[in-house]
This record gives sequence, structure tokens and C-alpha cells, in this order.
Amino acid sequence: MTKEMPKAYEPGLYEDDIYKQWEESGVFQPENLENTSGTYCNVLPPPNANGELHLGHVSGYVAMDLMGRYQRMLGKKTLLLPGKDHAGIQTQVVYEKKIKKERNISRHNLGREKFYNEIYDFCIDRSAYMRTQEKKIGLSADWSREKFTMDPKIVNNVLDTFVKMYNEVDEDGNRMIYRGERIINWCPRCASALADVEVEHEEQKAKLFYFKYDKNFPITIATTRPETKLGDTAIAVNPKDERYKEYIGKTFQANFCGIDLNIKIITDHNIDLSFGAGALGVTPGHSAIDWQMAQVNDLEIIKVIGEDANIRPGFGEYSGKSVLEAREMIVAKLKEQGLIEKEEEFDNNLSVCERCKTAIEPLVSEQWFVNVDHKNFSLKKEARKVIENGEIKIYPERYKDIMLSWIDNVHDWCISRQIWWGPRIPAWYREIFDLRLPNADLDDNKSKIENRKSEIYVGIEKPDGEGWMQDSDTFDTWFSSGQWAYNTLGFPEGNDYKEFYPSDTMIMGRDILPFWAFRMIILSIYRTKQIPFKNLYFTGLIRDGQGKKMSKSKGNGIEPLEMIEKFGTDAVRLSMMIGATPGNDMNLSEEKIAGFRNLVNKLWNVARFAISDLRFPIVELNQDMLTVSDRYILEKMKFLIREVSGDLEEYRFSQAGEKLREFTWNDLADWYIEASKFAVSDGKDFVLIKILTDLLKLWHPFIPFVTEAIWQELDSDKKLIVSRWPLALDYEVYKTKQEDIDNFEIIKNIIIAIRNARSENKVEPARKVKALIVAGEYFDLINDNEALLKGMRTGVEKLEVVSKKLEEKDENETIKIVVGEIIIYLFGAIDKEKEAERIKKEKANLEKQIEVLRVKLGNKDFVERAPEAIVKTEQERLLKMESELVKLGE
RNA sequence: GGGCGUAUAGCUCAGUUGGUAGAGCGCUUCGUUUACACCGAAGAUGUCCAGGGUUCGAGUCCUUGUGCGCCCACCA
Repeated sequence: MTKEMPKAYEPGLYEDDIYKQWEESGVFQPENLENTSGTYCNVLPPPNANGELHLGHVSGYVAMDLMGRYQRMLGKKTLLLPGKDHAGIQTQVVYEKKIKKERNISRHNLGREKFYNEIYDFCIDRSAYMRTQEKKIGLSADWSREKFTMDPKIVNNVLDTFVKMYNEVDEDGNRMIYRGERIINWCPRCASALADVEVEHEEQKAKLFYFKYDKNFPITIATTRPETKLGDTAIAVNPKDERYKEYIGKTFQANFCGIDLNIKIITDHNIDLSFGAGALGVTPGHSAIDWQMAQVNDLEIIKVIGEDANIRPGFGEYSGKSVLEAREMIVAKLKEQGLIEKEEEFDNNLSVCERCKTAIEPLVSEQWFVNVDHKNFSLKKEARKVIENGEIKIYPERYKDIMLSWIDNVHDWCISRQIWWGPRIPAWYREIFDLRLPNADLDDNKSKIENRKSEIYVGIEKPDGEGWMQDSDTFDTWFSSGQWAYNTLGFPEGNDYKEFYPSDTMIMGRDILPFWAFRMIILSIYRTKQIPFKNLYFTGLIRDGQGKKMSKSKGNGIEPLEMIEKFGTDAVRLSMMIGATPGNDMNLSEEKIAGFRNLVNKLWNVARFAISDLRFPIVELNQDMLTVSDRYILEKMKFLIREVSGDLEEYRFSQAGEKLREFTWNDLADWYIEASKFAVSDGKDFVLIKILTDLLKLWHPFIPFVTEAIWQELDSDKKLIVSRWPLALDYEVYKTKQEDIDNFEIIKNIIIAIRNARSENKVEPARKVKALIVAGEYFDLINDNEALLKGMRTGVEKLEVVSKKLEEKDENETIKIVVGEIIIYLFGAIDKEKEAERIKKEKANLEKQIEVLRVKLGNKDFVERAPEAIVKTEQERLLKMESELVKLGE
């Protein structure tokens, strides 16, 4: 009975159908799995619901799906929980660009409510599209449980956390969440505050101006931003600096380009004596460091630049001018007065918004902050504890230190954003409304009023009474996603929360460690009093074939869907798992994916051979049926199962995949299957199907589609996805041993040696030769495997096996090969010169190795100090090589 | 300035406790033998970045330096 399978595996013909079968079978839902023991849960990181999947998402999902499928096959009640993130600022930026382009309007044209609703619909729409992409990858997630950070229940929990933290008050009256006027990173385009991690730095050339505030001023300062000097309230010098010692502590009045300043001379250890003039003009309103100094030295804080990046009222002719205009005006004025002493080009880092690349203005503004080191419950200390003592295991291990250093350096976290998209901060104020100008935009930051502190209430519902207005700010997106680990599971009462929390695995790209991993840990510990997950695995970033970052502008990006279309999902999955080391970036090229397509096809053809060659019904196995190659492949498979299982337990995906490839292509396809064509046994069908069945299972987490497709060709009644992971123990019944591998290796080595000698001698492939093998103690083994030695492309037509050499053959007509104790003679087809050359080469090679070993073993220290086993194997190697050399020379 | 990673075949990279240097791709020669040309056979190619150290023994551990990449901080 035979069955036809197409010559080449065509992924496009199978994938969608197979995914549908899986989905319909319901096995992505944990409660539908049968006979489970234990649970496994991975809450999937939610991609931003505003775009498409890129390779970074894919590589993460593949790792998660791989682990999920493995655990499901182990019999665990497995849940991969998917979701989407509303991605506050990013989505708002994307959507604003979209409406600008398509409708030429801004968010103000729509108004807050309409804008919000449109973005919401946009996200829902994109999410649906992204879900189809995620399914393309083969993600075995439970879609019935899918969550969105804007789901009412999720949002409610997020708000609840805010309220709870706000109400966390220590003995000094400090709240865990507080509202305060602080210096923050302001993006004028987004018109919002940003957290430190949302700011990027771009190198640029800047001009450093050296000048005095006015001509009577005693100290020269240097700055790249003269316009901010309108808000200077001090000059800081290094306390060790002799030059300025006499001025320290004094206050000077200056008229800086028409604006009066009071400048106090203070000291600060961080001032670099050699940089610039060695004196820093302190601008507390527009520099984070200066703001710090102002706190320490109790300086006045003057706000020069407004939230629209223009000079604020009260600065004469400069007011209303943009930052750059004001800078030019001031530089011109300074020049006019002859105050500029020097101009210098130097490399500077410009801070820009991570999302829209607009230059950041540091400015003082009233925002909501999380105190990460609160007395009642120190988020950073608690997080440090669980990382340090290994309650959360981190892969790769070195990321543990990276995480700890992040935790140690974290500052209070600004969680308010002046954008419209996202959950709104549940704080309420009175009197705000009355103070507003008639035309002011209620939600626009520009018109935000400053004295809103009058009365405040924090709570999810609007309080009773007249005149309450909700805070117009929304949350930093990471305040929501930081609570993803437990909110998705239905904290605090949900069944999933009770059953699956803390989850087993969290996998994320190394680039979002500071954004997400850390925040998820602190917020989870605070809310649930438990760690969010037991294992945290970081993937590297994916770059192009040359190691460059992929980007749309460079045009070197690889579209995952295009690759799936071209090479199949399985090949794409393999290209991300094999050859990648955890936490390290990897390069990906089309050629690489094509290589894995070939591997997938190889597996397909192994199956094709096995299935088409099958003689049903399969005979029940009995020990005598097993050939040397049968025993070899069974014993090898036993090892493979152990190795792959061990690797997966430790998240060593690449090693596991590498071993599977080696086994599939080398051991199985090139040797076992080839051998099975010549050493036909009654057990072959049984062994081949047994090996194939288990190999499909081992491969399945990596390449679910092709394995499932083959599985169905095998007429299996159940889906592979729910079948059980193979056990090495099951192979004990065949009673194979290491010796079985050794035996087959001997045959293999003889075959390889003959092929090699023929090739070196340039013997035509078609030309048949006669062989004599002097087998010594391996007489039986070699004699029994005559068919292999003749059939496996050795070109040996007639074979004679003897245990001892009986008579001298005519050496001139002979190729002589030595494999350990075994000597092989090939007769006929000899090019004497080439053969002499080959022998010479062989001998030289042996002699070289023997020399190295003799020196090593002649070293008394080595013999005395190295472990006995090492010394012994080296001695054996030497003896073997010496004997080979002698035999070659005979 | 601080930190992390990395340096191994022409290219992209593996190399788990120190014990005979590996894979894929590419290259050379050969081959269509009924699983597969998305194939098969054979082959070539390495001062494992450099110097120093520990060790009987170092690609692997320590140290110094250099190149490249990344992250953080940041010079006003």
C-alpha cells in the first residue's frame, strides 16, 4: 500500500487549513485539553495596536509558541494569552499623521471625544488585522481570552492601582503617587511630558558661546543655548576653583540683553574646571541638573520657555518668539555689546522625542509621579529582592545584572501624559472650569491653568457635588502595560488569575527591558504581593544580513509576511530560532530563510520516502529483525529525545534545533534511509515509522505546520498538536546500546574511506572495483554488512572479507586504506602516482598527530596531573595511530 | 564618563562545567543511483583580535589593550 505525496512541500497549500483545524479543535484553550497535569502559562506581550507585525514581534512569538507547544505536549494545561496595547503616545502620533495626511486635519479639529473614539475604532480595526498575522505565524494562543489594554475591566484595574497608590501615605504624609512641579522632558510636538526612557539622544554639532551676562559681570559662562539664560538665577563653580573663590555666596545683579537677572554664585562638585569657562550658568527652569542645584541651593525657578516651545510672556521683545528666533536675537545683541568672547564648535547630544523625534525642552511642569522608594512599600527594593534572590529566573543570566542596575538607578516615574489617547487619570478638581477663558480648549495643555490645586479628589468615579472636573491628563502607556501580567488573567477574582498566576514564562525583546520588564515587576509585586512570572527570557534584536538595523528608510527591512509567503512559516520560524543566542542580536537574510526552507523540505521527503515505501501492515517488532543501522538510529533517537528535552527546559532553542537538524539530515536521511535501501529488514517499516513519528513530535514546536501536514499523511487519528512528547525511556525496550552506535560508525567510516580514496584517485564513479577487507576482530560485523559496503556509493562490486591477511597481493595494483584496525584493499582502477601521493599525505598527517601526542604523553606533568581518563584516551589514540601508520607502511 | 556585548573558515554565526577547532551558506571537483537538484558524494580554507597570567593543558578562566556594536548618563 503506498500513498502519493507531492515531491516538494508547498507550505501555502497546507498552512491556513491546518491552522483552522487547530483552532476549531479548541486545543488552544486550556480547558479543552485532556488528561493534563500541571499548568503552563505565558501572558504574551501585547504589540502596539496601531500597525503591523515586524520581525521583532515574530521572533518573540515564535519563541513563546515553541515553548507553549512543548509544554502542551508535555501534558500541561497550557495557556498562551494574547492581547494588544493601546500604546498611548505612539498611537496618537500615528493617528495624527494619518488624519493630517488623509483629511488634512489635526486632533483639535475633531475635539477630544471624537478623536478618542476614532482612535479606539482604529485600534480595534488594526488589532483584527494583526491577529490574522499572528495566526499566520502559527501562534497557538487562546484567542477567546484576548485582551486589550483599553478593555473596561483592564482600565478599571489600572485606575484602581492609581487610587490605591495615591492613598498609600507614609508617616510624613508622603504619597506613593503624588502630584508635583518638577522638571520633566517636554515634547512640544506631542505637547506632553515624557519619561526619561522615552527620550533619545542624537549626536549633532552645536555652537558653544562664551560670554558674560553684561559688561560689568565678573564671570564668563559658556552655553549652547543663550536663550535659556533669560532664566538664570545662579552661576555654579567648582568649590576647588581658585579663580572664583572670592565670589562664592555673593549675589550679583545683571542686565542680560535687556532682562534683569539676580545671579547667586554657588558651588557644585560636578562642575568641570576645564570645560568651557569652568562656570555654569544655572537655569533651573530648563535643565534637569540645574533644577537639582536649585533644590539644593534654594534658588528661584524662572520659566522662560512655554509648553509651545516659545518664550513666555514677561521677557520683553523675546516673548512669543520661538526658541531659535530668540537665540539668534540674543546672540546678535551680545555681539552688538561686544560681550561674546569666543564661539566654539563641539559635539553635543540633542534630546529628542522617542516617538516623533522632535527636540525635547526640559521644563518645569506639574505632573503625576510614582515614588519608587516609598516608605510603606519600596517598589525598587522589593523588585531588587526578587531579582537578586532568583525568584524570577532571567535568561540569559547576564541580564540579571543589567536589570539590577536599572532598578538601582531608577528615579521617580512621571506617569502623566498630556495626550488624549489612553485611560484618563482619575483625579478631580474643583474651580478649574470657572477660571478658564471662554475659548480655551479644556484639554489643551497650552491653556491649562496653573492654580488648579484648589480642591482635589482621587477616585474612579466623579465625586458628588458641583464643579468637579477630571484631570485632563492620561497615563503613561507603561503604567497600563506594567499591570498586564495580572490584569489579563482577571485579577483579583478571576479563575485564570487563581489558576495561572504567577505565569511561567515572559519573553520580550531586550530593548524594552527598562520600559516594561522592570515596571511589570514593581507593579505586580505591589498589587498581587507575588512575582508576575517565574522565568524572564530576553530575545535579541533582528538585523539585516550585514548586521545593520532594519528600517523602512534604508529599505533593508524584511517583511515577515512576504517571507512566509515565499518560504513558508516553518522556514521563517526556524530562521529565528536556530543560530540565535538568547539576548544577542541576530542577522537575518533571505538566504538564511531559504536554507531552512530546504531543511523543511528535507523532512518532508524523509516522510515521503517512509510513507511511500511502507508495507502495511507493519510487522510487530522482534529483536532479531533489527539490523546494525536499525539499532544505530534507535539508539541515536534515544539520545536525541534526552538532549532536545533538556535544551528546551533550559530555553536553549538554538541548540535543540541544531541537534534536530543534525539528526534529520545527517543520521536519518543521509545514513539510515540510504542504508535501509540496501540492508532490507523486516523491522525497517516499524523502525522508520517509529523514528519518524517521534521526530515529528520533537520538531513540532519548531515547525508546527509541516509536521502536522506529515502527521496527517500518516493517517493518525489525533492531531499532532495534542499528542504527547516522546520519552527516551520508551526506547529501552529495543535494548540498544552505545555499542550499536560504535558498530555502525565502523561501517560508516569504511564507506567514507572507500569513497574518499576513490575520489582522491580520480576513479570514475561508474567504475566498479573489487575490495578485500582485512577485518580482524570485526570480521562478523563487516561480513554481515556486505550489502551496505557495496551499495552505499562505494562502487565496490565484489567484496571479500577476511579476518587476517593471507597472502601478498600485487601492491602496485592496489589502493590501501587503513581504518583503525581494519585494512581495506581496492583492486583495479589505480593511478599509481595519485595513490602514492594519497598514501604519503595520509602518512604525513598521521605522523604529525603522533608527534603531538608523543610530546604530550612524554610530559611528566601531564601524565601525573591530568585526570586518569584523559591520559588513558590519549594513550589509546596514540597506539591506534601508530598502528595505522605501521599498517599503511606494510 | 559609566556599563554591557562582541571579535572563531570568504560570509553569517554555534561552540553548556577548560581535554583532538564546528555548522549553514559560499567555493572546488564529481554525479541525475525510483525520498528530495529545495539533491547526493568527495574536498579546500582557521596564529579562535593582540599582549600578559593561571593550568599538565586555554577558543573557553583572569588581566591589560585594540577594533566594532549597543545601552545609560551627559559637558553646560
